[in-house]
This record gives sequence, C-alpha cells and structure tokens, in this order.
Amino acid sequence: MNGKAMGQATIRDVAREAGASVASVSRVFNRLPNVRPELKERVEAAARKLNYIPHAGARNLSMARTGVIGVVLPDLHGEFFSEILRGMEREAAMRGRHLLLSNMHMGLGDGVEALRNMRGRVDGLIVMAPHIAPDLLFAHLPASIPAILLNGPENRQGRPELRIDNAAGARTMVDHLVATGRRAIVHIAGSQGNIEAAERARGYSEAMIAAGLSPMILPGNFDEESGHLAVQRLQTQHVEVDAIFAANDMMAIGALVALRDLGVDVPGQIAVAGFDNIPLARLISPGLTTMAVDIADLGARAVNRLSAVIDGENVPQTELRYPSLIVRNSTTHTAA
Amino acid sequence: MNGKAMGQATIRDVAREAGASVASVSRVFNRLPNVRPELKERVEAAARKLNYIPHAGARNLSMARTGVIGVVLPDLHGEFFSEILRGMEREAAMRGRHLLLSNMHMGLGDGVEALRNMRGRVDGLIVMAPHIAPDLLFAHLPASIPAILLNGPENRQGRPELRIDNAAGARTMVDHLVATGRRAIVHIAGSQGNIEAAERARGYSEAMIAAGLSPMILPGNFDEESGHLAVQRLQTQHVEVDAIFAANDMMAIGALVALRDLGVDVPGQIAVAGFDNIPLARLISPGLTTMAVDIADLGARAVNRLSAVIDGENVPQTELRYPSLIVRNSTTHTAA
DNA sequence: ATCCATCTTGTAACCGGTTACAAGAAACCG
DNA sequence: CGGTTTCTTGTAACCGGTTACAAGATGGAT
Repeated sequence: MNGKAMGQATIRDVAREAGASVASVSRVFNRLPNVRPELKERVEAAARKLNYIPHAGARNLSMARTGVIGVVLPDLHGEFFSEILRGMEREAAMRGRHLLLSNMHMGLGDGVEALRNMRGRVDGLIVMAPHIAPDLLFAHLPASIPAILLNGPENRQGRPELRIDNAAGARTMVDHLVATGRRAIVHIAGSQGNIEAAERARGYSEAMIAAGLSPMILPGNFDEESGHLAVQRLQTQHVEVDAIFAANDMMAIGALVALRDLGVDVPGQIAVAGFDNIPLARLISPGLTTMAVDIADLGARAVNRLSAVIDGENVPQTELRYPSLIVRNSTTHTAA
Repeated sequence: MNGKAMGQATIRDVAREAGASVASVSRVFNRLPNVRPELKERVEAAARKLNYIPHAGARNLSMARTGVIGVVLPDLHGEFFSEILRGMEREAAMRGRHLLLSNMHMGLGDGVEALRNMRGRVDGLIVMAPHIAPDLLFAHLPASIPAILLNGPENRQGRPELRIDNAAGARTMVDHLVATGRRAIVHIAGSQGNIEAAERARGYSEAMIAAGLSPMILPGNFDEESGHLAVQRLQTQHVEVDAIFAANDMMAIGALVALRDLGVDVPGQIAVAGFDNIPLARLISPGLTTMAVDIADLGARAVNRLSAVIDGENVPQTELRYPSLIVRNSTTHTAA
C-alpha cells in the first residue's frame, strides 16, 4: 500500500499524510496550544491511520533529556533489593520517569566503564556501592551528570548523598539491650570491607564503651550461616554471653535457629537482635527485635532528590535517615 | 580554556582535537580494525584529554538499536519480584544489555500508553500481565517490536510466550497429598481474575476429580491474611479437612500460623502445602511443602529468548516450565 | 615505471525527533 | 483602508553518533 518500504511511520510520514509540516505534527503530539483545531484533527487522523508512535530515542536526543534514571546496585539480597526498587519505581512512575537497571557485581574497572556508558541513556544516576570508594568512582564520571550516592561512605566530590545512619542505629540497639539488663553483648559483624557493616560495628563498639562494657565482635557475612557459625564458635569456646546483636536480620535468624537447636532459651538465657526488619523478622518465632529501616522510602527519597538535582534545584548535600527500634520477643518477654 | 562553551565533548570535538575525521574517531571507539596505529593513538589521546564519553543515545538512534530490554511487571510481591529481576539482570548483563523497568500498576489504557512510549527506548519487551488479556495489549503495539509474554494467558498474536505450568504443578501437589493419605483437601485460591490463580485452581480441581474426591475452594488474595481468614472460616463453619493447599506460600504460611494459634497439629491433624517455594518456606517451622518454581531461571530464560527474537533467530512459540515438588514437614513427618 | 589491488581516511547523508526563525494569514485599531 | 499586532504554519538547522561512498595513499607485481 505504502510507497516506502514499511517499518514504523516517522513524523515525516505523518506530516506528508496530513499535508502538514513536521513542526506541526510535533506540536500536536506535544500538545502545544497554538495549532488550529482543523489542522490538529488532520494530523491526528493521519497518525492514527499510519499507527504512528513517536520515537522516544530521537526525542531524547534532540531534547537532551531521557526521563530515565540509572540505578546501579550491588548484588543485594532479596527483600532489600525488591523493597528499594519498589520505592524507587513508585516515585519514578509518579514523576513520569523510568528506571534503568545496572547491577554492579563487578570490579571497579568494569564499574566505572559501566557508569560511563550510561551517558546519553539516563538523566542521572543513583549509585549504591557499599564497597567502593565513591571518590574513585565519581572521578571518572563527568561532573555534569547528576548522581546521588546511596548508603556509601562519604565522598568529597560534592555529590549529594543519602544514607542510613547505621552507627546511630547500632547504638540504639545496644542501649536497648543494656536497658533490658544485658551486659555480655556480642556483635556479629557484616561482610568485611562493607561500609554498612563497618558503621554498625562502630556504633556497637561506641555504645558498649559508653556503657562501660567491653565490645566483642565476631566475623560474619550477612548470611544466615554466619549466624549459625557465630553461635557454634561461642559454644565451642565456652564464651558466656547474654545477648547477640547481629549486623543484619539474616544472621540474627541464623543465630536464633542455632540457639533453638541447642536448646537455649531466647530471650530467657540469651537475647537476640538484628538489623533491617525484613518481613521474616516478624514471622519467625520468637519475633526478632531489630532496627527498622524503611527501605522503600529510602529508594523513593533517592529518586525524589535525584529528580530535584536533575531539575536544577538545590538539594542539601547529605541526608541521614534514622532507623527505628522494633522490640519483639527475642529480647524481652513482655513485648507485643 | 576551550573555545566552545563547555558541556560534554562530542565526537566532532575529538575529531578536531586529533586532527582527524569523525569517521575515524568512530572507528577507533568501535574497535574497527582498519585504523592506522598512529592515528588511533592520536584519537585516543584527544579523547582522553577532552574526557570524551560517547553518547549512547545518539548511537542508539543511528544504529536503531538500544541494547535495552523493557520489563513490564505488575505489582509483585517481595521475593518473586526480586528473584525474577535478579535472573533477568544476570542474563542481560551477560549479553551486554540493560533492563528498563516499568511497573504496570495501572489500568489497561495507561498500560498500552506505557508500552507505546517504550518505542525507541528498548529493543524488545518482556511483559508480565496476569490480569490483562494480551491480545488487547499487543493489538495496540506495532508488530515490529519484539515482545515476549511471561506467565500470561495464551495469546493469538503469534507472540512467543513463556509460562509456568501452574495447572500441572497443582496436580502434582494434590497427587502428593493424596499419596500421603489425605482426602479432605481444601484449596485456598489466589486473587480473582489472576490467571495464575485460576490455573492453579483448575489443576487442583482436575486432580481432585481424577482422584475421585470433591474439590472445595476458598477465596483468597495471595497474602498472608487470606490464609488466616481461610482457616478461621473453616473453623467457624466446622468444616473437617485434613489438608490445606494454598495457591501460594504466603497464604499457606498464614494458614500455618493460624493453625498453630488454634493448637492444631501440623502435619498430624492437617497437612499444609503452598506454591512458589519462597525462601521463607524453608525457614518457617514446620518447613512448608510447596511447588518450587525457579523464578530467577524464568527471568533469565525470558531475557534469553527475547534476545534471540531481537537477533532475528527463530524461537518456539510457547515454552512451559514445570515446577517441582518440595516435600517438607508441613505435610509429612518423615521429610528432611 | 606502470597498473592494479588493498588499505586508510574524509565527506556528507542519515537516524527521528525539536525548535529558532521567518513568512503568511488573520484580527484589531484608528 | 493601511498599519500593527497576534496567531498559525513551514523551512531548515540541530542533537551526536554511524556508515556508504569516494578519493588518496600504499604496496606488490610485471
């Protein structure tokens, strides 16, 4: 039927069909007011007839704006990953933006490379890299591309950052344990080299010392097995403790299960606490006392702030989010 | 320093700086072999000096290829969402592609609109829409954009689809329950209008009838509370059952907890089974018998097949994945 | 030295939109 | 009715890459 080969119709095809100019077609599709109704209808009819769909890529190029936010995440575990994305997605959709995913399970070299070829694909980046120095990361990135750093170490590139105050959260938890009578509180740390893990350990140590107690830290990996192993180690080395504070919930659950297998009463003999408040924490028995981080909110906020930066607004350089204490039965019998 | 205003350097800037043509710069960056080493170095030096980063959007436009796969998902719950994305991401990264996220928590009208303005943004689409007729969905989409349908109802647009055989999975579970001596097996259904829910219910009914038993279906919503409510309903109406088969794990867990609160022995008095094998299923006590769907694999496969379609290869029209039975203590005492 | 094949390089058109600018039409005014 | 303002419309340049094609350079064979 058509003179040309087929393919998708372009704006010029529509213009020809409607007997109008490309400028007018563009105006119609962008709902600019200054188009005579008669012309508008002709254009719309032509577009319908050719089943014209605007080519977003071309639009992006000429407008130098894609409406896409690049999200660079490390290899996250289940809930955290889905929750943060859910939050980001909700906020992005509300602003008519899309999310471009790019995991970063690679070394720094590849990471920087990956960031670089986001140019022209996205309007800005949300980068979460808990084990890479952000200065190094951003140094290779043009200063012109907006980016916000999530839960990373501090950076000195003047990039805005958004962080959970992990140290404060850990202090709150230690305070809770001390307040409920615990003294020999051991901490199971998260993965080595992970910033959040380090911050939580730091908060723990600070609060212990402030309470006149001596810190004791066991290594861990953020996974369930770490919790298991930590309990085993405590047992074989005959270390007496009355509370275990794990750097995340999965490890706390591992510890909980290990203690249950050993017939140790929780919280009677030993209190157990975690960090993150994953859904599982509520469902397991006894319910796990933990620090709740509203992860979806964190994601939404990240998109929110990045959007502001993209739109040229001024945003504060650093924003901290405080986790809140959720007391359940793993530390006290009287909890809900 | 630079004559022009600043902004990012373009390929023409590099060409000028290197005293070469844009074609040569392009060749260098695309690693085409026919460039004299001396020129190549000059170009690379110039690019380094100007901190040139190729503009992916421009490249996409002129090559008519973005390297991006659009992913349209409904509002999924935790594990499912993260697992399927993890699988997709892994496979996409391996093929040097990116994922563009676009949730679809909207009506059909918006949905089609959302799909449409993916044109020029993505090379293809993975669409998961368990509650929208795909024929309607695809009818408004140009036939030229590759798309594959995930876990939807059958479509007659000749689009390739990838589905979990939910009915077969449900039959397998009923067979297991019957084989372990259960007779009064009740099914808690998933959300109304959801295709997967309907398929699971269908498989359940078929298998029950095949076993000479009468099906009995309670309504549900895929959430924990549905499980709770179902158990309550059974109790208040004094219905005697010896097995509960929920259309997903969350409802099964809700039922499990409700039964525990009532002091009913599982599996002694009532067996409980779910569907999906979420991580929680293993951790809860008793361990939940369920049908395991390798969700990450499903995601990876979807990307895999879509890539094939994009690359013009021929792919089979429909592919079914079979879930596998995981027996735990919620249906039999002798399990691992 | 001549001719031909091969390799390197540059020019310019193209991908499909947006938009500055100018020109023509319409409306308003005295 | 002429002049000015306002509104509508079209032309063409531009966004930043890729690539067909042609021209120039190089090298080998005779």
